[in-house]
Amino acid sequence: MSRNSAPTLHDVARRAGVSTATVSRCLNTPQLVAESTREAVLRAVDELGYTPHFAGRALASNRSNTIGAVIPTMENAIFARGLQAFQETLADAGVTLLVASSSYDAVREFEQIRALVGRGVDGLLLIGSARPAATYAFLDRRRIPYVMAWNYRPNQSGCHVGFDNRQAAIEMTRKVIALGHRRIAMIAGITRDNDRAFDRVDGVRDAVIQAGLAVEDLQIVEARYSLNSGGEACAALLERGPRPTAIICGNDVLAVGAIMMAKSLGLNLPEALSITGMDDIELARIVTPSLTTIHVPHRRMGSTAARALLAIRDGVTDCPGALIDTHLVMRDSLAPPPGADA
Amino acid sequence: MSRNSAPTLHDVARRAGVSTATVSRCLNTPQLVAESTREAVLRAVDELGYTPHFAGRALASNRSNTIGAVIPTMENAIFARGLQAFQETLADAGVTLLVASSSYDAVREFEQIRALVGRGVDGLLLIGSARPAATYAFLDRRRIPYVMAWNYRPNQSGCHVGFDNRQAAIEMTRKVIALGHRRIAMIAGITRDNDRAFDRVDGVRDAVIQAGLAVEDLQIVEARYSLNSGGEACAALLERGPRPTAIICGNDVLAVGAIMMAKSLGLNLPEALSITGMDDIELARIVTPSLTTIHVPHRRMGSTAARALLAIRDGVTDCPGALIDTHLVMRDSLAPPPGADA
DNA sequence: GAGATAAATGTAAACGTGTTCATGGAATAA
DNA sequence: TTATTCCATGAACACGTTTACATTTATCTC
Repeated sequence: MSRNSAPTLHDVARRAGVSTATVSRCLNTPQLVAESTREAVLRAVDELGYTPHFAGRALASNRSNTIGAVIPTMENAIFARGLQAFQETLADAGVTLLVASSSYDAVREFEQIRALVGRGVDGLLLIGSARPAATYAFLDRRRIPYVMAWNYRPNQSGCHVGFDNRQAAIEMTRKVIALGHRRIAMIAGITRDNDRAFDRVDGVRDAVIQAGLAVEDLQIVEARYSLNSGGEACAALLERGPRPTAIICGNDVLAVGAIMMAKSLGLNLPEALSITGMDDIELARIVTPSLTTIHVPHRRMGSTAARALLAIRDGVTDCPGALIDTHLVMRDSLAPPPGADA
Repeated sequence: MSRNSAPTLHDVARRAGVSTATVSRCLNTPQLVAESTREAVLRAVDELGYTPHFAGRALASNRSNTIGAVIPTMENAIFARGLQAFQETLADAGVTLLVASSSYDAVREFEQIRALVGRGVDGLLLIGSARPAATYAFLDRRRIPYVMAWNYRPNQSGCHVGFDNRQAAIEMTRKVIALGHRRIAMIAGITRDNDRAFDRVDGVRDAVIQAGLAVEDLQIVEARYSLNSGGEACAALLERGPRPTAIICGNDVLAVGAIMMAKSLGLNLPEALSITGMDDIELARIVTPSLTTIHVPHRRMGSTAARALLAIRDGVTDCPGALIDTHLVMRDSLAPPPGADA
């Protein structure tokens, strides 16, 4: 081994007085090697501070023990917790996670997928299912196993681990209506290339129709997932025509932004205005009034997705997808409208 | 190219009627190849949907265009924003980021570093500088460039991009004392293997001494960085002997946990009790009362660290480290103590 | 004790790319 | 035209590992 570069399998082999094949076996299939030899090899490994060279290994074995994930963003907390559990479950199986972000952009997502595939990932975690056919074509051509998470629609094809966003939105909307609200508005995420956001809008709309309310009165504003956008959207809704008594938000970040804006405009929450969220991230408990939202077991979703992906990688052919169930968490930000006979 | 595996350089070469060397040059040093040839090759690349094989490339070039980062945790927001900026700056230079987490454990950190080095990273981002000598020895032996971020101490060796945690804590403590507080407590992070947490404690202690207060009266509790731990620590402090009028917290997460606990115990904030944080993450603006804290320009720190690392990788020998400056942000959670003559 | 079986180890050929060196051809200068 | 320079290209090896196959050594069976 030259003084300034990493020791190789060859160096270890020479030091232990065996062949490179034996060293390799010591590290990968130790049961195939004699105890005495194994000891000598491991000692040499230790003394040299040898670390296997990933590229060499990946090239020879055609396995990278790596799984990739392309998520819309790292900055919002929405994906952080689920991804952490995903990573932990993979780590237990000796698999490394590579994360890339797409900024909610389908073209960028495709680029990131290509980059990860080029790095030899054994499988991919993708968020939702709204993406161009070309992306799916690429994945199929390369025979890359992938799992789509964070959304689960009835009767869909492919392997999905997620919750029913539409149904969750319906549940929340019914609750709002049941409390007596009639002038309802929604601050939704950008629905383009985002099936979760789309399904949530769809659910709210459906619930309104089913309740016999006029769907034309349902005001919907789309906003980027950030506190500021949520606040701006809220201000815009409050300025317009008949002021809503409840605002259903596409997620907790938008809802918290809306709450802060409403407070700064002097509104008394929740008496003057009810606001609801979705996802139940940490923020929901912290904001005042605390946020009524839909709880999503993000950690369970993440680890379930990881197990599904590992199973497919190991040859399971029928998709072990899963529908994760959610529930409404009643907190302080949702109350009957002003003047309700409740 | 066999039907079910990725196209290789060889496949592209055959299709374009050139050698693999020419294809390689087309992709890496296009100026060395004739225009007409280049066109033909790029067309073939496109038609085959060719993506370079990372492992092959890394093996041959001994360059991975990858930089690794080992951070204590992904779950708390403390590192998310800075890391995002770090990643964006790297991406602009065509470099991929690999992230691993150590769970605030020095042994795990070493393992993760080894794994990343095995993957051929061209450089490393590490948090702080408190780690065993063996870790540094390994890095030096392998000649891996690394930058230590999130902390900057005067007169230290090595390449650092960060802020002066001790000085920031001093500034906050002075402010608290100036408002009239005398019975002060601190909820600190776990200081073992964590120089940022240590320096913050150090700063608070120093400021107390410099102000001529009795340092024995300064109660300090260590807690893991989570809302719950912060809350529990707060409850413990409030039960003990002379109740503090101000609690200085080691970071915003602890502070928010403390605020929620204090509120749930029926205390009127900030009149009955002042609480301060550090880092200025999003939570600080959202909690009620809004949190007085030290603002840290995380994005700037991240991108500066990225540029430093790229510079070292490209041969700059003197470390382009940087001291990032911070400032105190006065919000509602800090006020004079009860009965102050202010 | 001879032959058969099993266990342990070595040999050598991949894997996909970058890169050095050699080669051929075109353009330039005399 | 001939000699010279320069540019574009191809052939072949190296990178570090895994693994199929060959070989040696130990163990068992009758």
